[in-house]
Amino acid sequence: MSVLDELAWRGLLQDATEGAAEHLAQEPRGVYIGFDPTADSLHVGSLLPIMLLVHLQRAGHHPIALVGGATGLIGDPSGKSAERPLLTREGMEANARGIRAQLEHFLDFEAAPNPARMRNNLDWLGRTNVLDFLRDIGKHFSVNAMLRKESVRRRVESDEQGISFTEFSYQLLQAADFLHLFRDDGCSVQMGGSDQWGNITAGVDLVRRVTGGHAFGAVAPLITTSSGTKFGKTEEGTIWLDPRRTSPYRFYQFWINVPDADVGDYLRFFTLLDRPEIEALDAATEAEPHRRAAQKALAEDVTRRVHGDPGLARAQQATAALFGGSLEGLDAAEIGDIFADVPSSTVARTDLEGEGVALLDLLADTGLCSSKGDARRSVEGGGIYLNGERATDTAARVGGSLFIEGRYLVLRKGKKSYHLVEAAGS
RNA sequence: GGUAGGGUACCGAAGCGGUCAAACGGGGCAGACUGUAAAUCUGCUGGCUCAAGCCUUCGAAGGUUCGAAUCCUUCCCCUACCA
Repeated sequence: MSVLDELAWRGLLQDATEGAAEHLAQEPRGVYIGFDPTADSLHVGSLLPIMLLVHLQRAGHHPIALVGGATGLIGDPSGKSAERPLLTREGMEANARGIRAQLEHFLDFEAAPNPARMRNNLDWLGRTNVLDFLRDIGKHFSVNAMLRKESVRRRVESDEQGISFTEFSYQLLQAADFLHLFRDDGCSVQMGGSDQWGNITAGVDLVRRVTGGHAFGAVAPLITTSSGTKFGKTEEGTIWLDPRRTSPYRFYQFWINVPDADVGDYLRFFTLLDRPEIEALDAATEAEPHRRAAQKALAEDVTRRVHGDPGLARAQQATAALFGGSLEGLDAAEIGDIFADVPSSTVARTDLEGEGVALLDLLADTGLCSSKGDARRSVEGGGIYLNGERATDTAARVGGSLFIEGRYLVLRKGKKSYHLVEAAGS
């Protein structure tokens, strides 16, 4: 089975240029995908292109992760909301290092015949001057053709949203990248999300015009959620791969909470489980949905790859304690351990003496509720739990005696929001 | 630069001198039902004390008025058409 067939059954292949399958089937090829270094961490949305590279490397091809240092310095103009703050060169380089570290969880940069490589387009685009660029690259583009590109045409014809020159010329930069990698890195295939299709084919065309060589492109569909929300965002924000931004526990929970309707797709997208395994999990979801076997397999697989076995173990431990049953029987040390990844805050022990602090203040201070009014409403609505017991009294006060072994208090709002309060000070 | 229409809470969108903390929809949160899913139903959704009170909000700053999101002035910003 060729690698494109593999991608196809997983639903990772939306479109490919003519001959791409044969090209990849013949011999190992260099294949690249671009990543934006706009933050020092990738997020789960980047997982899809990463998985494309993973599959390609497994199939013996040479994966190249291209960091868009140059394009990142300019700022991706698409999307009309707010100009992106310009990155400094140092910031961009730091981001690139962070991204590299994360890619190492997925790609093997040491593999003997076909190590993964990383490139930064600032290395060549940053040295190009305008006149050379216009002569060497711009000359090969027909504005007529550029205007016909779907993404451009929609904007040109739109009354609400025009298109700036910068954005219009973006496809030239990306095409120039492809040309450079084609010549200097022996890279003949570019992949990406389907929104990149126009840019990729622009690169394919450029390579042919300049070198007479033949390059190829293939794109994955955009990830959708059954509820129509943006994949990878939760109320708490983006799900990042960096444990300092998104704890392994939260990361694990993100996957556990995937709706039944999506879990089959995600298993195909984000894990390397083979077809029979996934189909078995599909069947399990169908037959006994309450077991959540597919969600667990998904969460386990992805969390392990991103955070390693220790991270997965911590996440599962915390999950078992929180959702598996009560906190009874756990001692303070275990609780502290389990909740290492859960949001927490400290309260001075002296404040807990006597009457203690008002529950509503505590809820507002910890951020579990956005204000005292919100806290009050939550308690009145029965959505607040202290150490697993529903709080019913809005006037309740929290004293030291409620703390497990005098150290920890577990606050919970609703079913899934936990907050650990630690008593501090002597 | 001209003309017209706009800027209202997280978003969309009513309101157009008092009864407006501001209709309605979406989103969000909680409850019920469940399976840490979806759908559905119910409640809540500016802040502070919460009861009946107070404070801050309707682009910004001033003004008129007993009283303004609503009227006036100036300014800023959007959108369309024209130049």
